Amino acid sequence: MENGGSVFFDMVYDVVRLIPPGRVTSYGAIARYLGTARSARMVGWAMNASHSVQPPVPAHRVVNRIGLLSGKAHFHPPEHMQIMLESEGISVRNDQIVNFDAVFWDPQKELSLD
DNA sequence: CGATTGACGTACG
DNA sequence: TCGTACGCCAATC
Repeated sequence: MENGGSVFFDMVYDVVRLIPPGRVTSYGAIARYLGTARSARMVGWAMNASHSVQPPVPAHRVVNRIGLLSGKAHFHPPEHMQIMLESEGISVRNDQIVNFDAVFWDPQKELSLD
């Protein structure tokens, strides 16, 4: 099985792997960075297939625009996502990232500016 | 082959 | 400020 089934998926995985520990980003931010701002759903779909991709993708660092762990239900077990985030120093409360604005990592900003 | 769903986001009222 | 509608594109029913 080729992991490069689609170039778009591969680009998403590449950006997600660039997310530093203790930081998170949103599906829309990645989609916009790739030039497909209106295809945020495809980013989420790519994450759904990321479990079979190598090297592994830190999908737990990707949340929706409000910092909610919308994809936690897709992990095994679901609470694993929150555990990983807390392990990196990110506080999570009620499935929502605390101080999300401070830990948010925007690829368009971080990778474009020095 | 047509309709529905989905780890989202923006627009509109 | 909050709730609803729509667009995106691929996979599934």
